[in-house]
Amino acid sequence: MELNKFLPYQLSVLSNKISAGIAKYYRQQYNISVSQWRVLALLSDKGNQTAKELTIKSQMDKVRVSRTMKSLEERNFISQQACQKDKRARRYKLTKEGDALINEVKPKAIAFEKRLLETLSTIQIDELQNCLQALNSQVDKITEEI
Amino acid sequence: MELNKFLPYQLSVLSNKISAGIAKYYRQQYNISVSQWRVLALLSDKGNQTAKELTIKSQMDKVRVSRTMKSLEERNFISQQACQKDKRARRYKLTKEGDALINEVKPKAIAFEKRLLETLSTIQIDELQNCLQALNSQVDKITEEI
DNA sequence: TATTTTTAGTTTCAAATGAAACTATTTTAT
DNA sequence: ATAAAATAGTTTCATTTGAAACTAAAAATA
Repeated sequence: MELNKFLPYQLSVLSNKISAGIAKYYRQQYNISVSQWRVLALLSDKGNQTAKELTIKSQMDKVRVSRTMKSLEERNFISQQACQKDKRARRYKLTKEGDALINEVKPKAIAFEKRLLETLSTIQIDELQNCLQALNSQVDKITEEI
Repeated sequence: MELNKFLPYQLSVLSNKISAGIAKYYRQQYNISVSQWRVLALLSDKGNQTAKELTIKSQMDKVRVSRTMKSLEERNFISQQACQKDKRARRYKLTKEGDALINEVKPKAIAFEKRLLETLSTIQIDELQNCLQALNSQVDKITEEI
């Protein structure tokens, strides 16, 4: 058994390499982290979400989301509003500044992904998506057994 | 643009989920970390390697490898030997205990991977390997430009 | 209605991380 | 041969992390 043939290892190396590449770039250019980027992207897609909702969609844990919301608010990229249904929660949305930022970063992210995928054919991309999807469900299945 | 259609995000979520699943399991059962597991697997495949060599093969940074070597040595899973060619380096190999450990863990890792892949066809697995390989080269290409 | 349990989010604390500085040695260049 | 640059590996230090404990509010149950 060779480590570099081991799928979990391969995925980890690839994912870390990609994330590190993106993170470094966005940190340098805009001083935002991957967590911040994720939350901004989600709020850009749909506003007025609670931390709980963002936790689920971002797949980050609640501590990390809580800290991300705090930092984004301090930097004036998001604003909050009381949640009438549930006094524990708040609804967040992008400020004008947050919106401007994400609209500057987003095209870069899309361009990065495009460059990444240009090495694959359309069929390969489709098939890759299927595989990732299938693997995701499978991990869930396996880990809930353990 | 939706976050969950974004390949870097998808890969990160999948990889973290898999790594967390494995890490949790091996931590519980054997009290070893992913870093430790990687080094043990590499030394099991080929002994008498230096930290530098392991750094390259494990794709971890030298600080992390250094700490991993220290912890593995403290727990008596590896031993070191002076390196005659280069007095700064040492060559590491598994002890009897380290060998026993990795031979217990390895089948579990292989079984985990097998379960993971049983959701994919042989052709899909092949194609997935090709994609990962291609993406890897592509990231290298992209990031060295930035 | 009162009590218990669950949930949203924050804080605390200890561990993991990695960049940068460091030591010791080796390699390269002059 | 000597000085300068590069390399192997470690340590330091500041940051990031996430589990566990916590607060406050909501939902479920008695």
